[in-house]
Amino acid sequence: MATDKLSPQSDLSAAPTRERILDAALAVFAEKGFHATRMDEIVDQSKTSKGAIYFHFPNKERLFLALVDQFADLLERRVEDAIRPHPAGMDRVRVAVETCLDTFSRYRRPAKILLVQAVGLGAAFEDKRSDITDRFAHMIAGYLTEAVRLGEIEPIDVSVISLAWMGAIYALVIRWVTTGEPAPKQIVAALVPALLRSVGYQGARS
Amino acid sequence: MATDKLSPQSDLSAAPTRERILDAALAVFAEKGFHATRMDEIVDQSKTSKGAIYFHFPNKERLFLALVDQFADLLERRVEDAIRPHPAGMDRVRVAVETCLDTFSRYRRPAKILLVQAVGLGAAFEDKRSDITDRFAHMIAGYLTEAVRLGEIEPIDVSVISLAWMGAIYALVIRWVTTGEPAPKQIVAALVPALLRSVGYQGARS
DNA sequence: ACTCACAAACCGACCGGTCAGTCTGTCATG
DNA sequence: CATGACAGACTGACCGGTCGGTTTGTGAGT
Repeated sequence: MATDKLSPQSDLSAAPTRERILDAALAVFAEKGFHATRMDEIVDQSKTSKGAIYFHFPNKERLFLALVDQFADLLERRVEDAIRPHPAGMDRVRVAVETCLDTFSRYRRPAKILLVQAVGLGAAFEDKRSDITDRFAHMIAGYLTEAVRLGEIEPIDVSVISLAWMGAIYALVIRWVTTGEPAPKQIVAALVPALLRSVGYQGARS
Repeated sequence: MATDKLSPQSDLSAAPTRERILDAALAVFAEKGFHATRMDEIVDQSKTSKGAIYFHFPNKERLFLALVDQFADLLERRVEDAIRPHPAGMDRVRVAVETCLDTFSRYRRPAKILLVQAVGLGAAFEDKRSDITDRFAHMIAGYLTEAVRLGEIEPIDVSVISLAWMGAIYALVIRWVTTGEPAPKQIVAALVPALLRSVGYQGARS
């Protein structure tokens, strides 16, 4: 079995303490949100102790942010890896969006933490969140600009469009994360062509 | 001067207590979020008292939700009014989106409360939020379905597309509400044509 | 191969500040 | 003098964080 730290089903009952804490925190934060989560619940769920948690993390906020960071890094890595073999232009744009959606659907609880539970928590959290969103929006914006330069699509306001795309993706993922619908497959099938059409790209396959 | 309860600049210093409380709550909640807001701050800002607040509202949560409801109703009313004179089809879709964006930009603080501060607060809040989002998504979905029936656009997955549109709109509004950019004008100019193109509608004017 | 010294990792009872909500009172009005 | 509309001092549950203490790991010295 893979021991990927974020793997949804990996067995952590005998894992090192720090991992057990992160895993428990992931579960509880994802379900209840930051404020409704009691440190004692993480203690119980992780089968560790208050002391262990505060040995590995300075406070509740940092524990939460550790989860967000961990997922943001994973997401970025996956997208970059997926894009590398593809040539510049709309092909990369498509792969980036698809990989993003795929990653969210594979890591449901981290996605929920990033997209839902990390919102409205004040400046410290919002900074991190907008930072992550921005990184991806800029990435998309970069590829779109490239596509414009290559003449694959007409000139557009890439800063607005890339943010709009992120919002569209987020909204669907949030819905799926919260309610289980629509299925990721359905999301990709309907959303990707629509996004590509929105910038006037005709290369979308049926 | 108009005495619209939500009007951003109306003078409430001599208004009835309940209005003063709502106005103060709007300001503080919008800036600090639900959890970081202390009831005492609303007391100070509203120039009333703890007793007055708890006379008019049963608890903090209901006070917050009152603001959300108030704005949701306003939003719905404005969109319906704007649409009425327009014929069925993509024209209505366009007007609905434009009015939505216009309303968010006119009522910045309520928009921030609904789109940012009401997220990640747990079931009670999330229900209300998704309820509101759904109402609009369904509205959009209805108009889109109508447009498909009229042959103005090709058949699409309206449930996914309408949610995606809401997400795109929200993302831009959230950005503007948080950072002041991009300007509402720029948002409308870039976003509306993109949304219409995303469903293959060619009638978007330059 | 067995101490001993030291440190890192871990435990969990307890503390103490915070803040939503209560309660007793005041006062104007009919 | 009753009632609605407020004022504001007060309370107590709650929970993040602390801290003295225990266990486990490491390795040097003999």
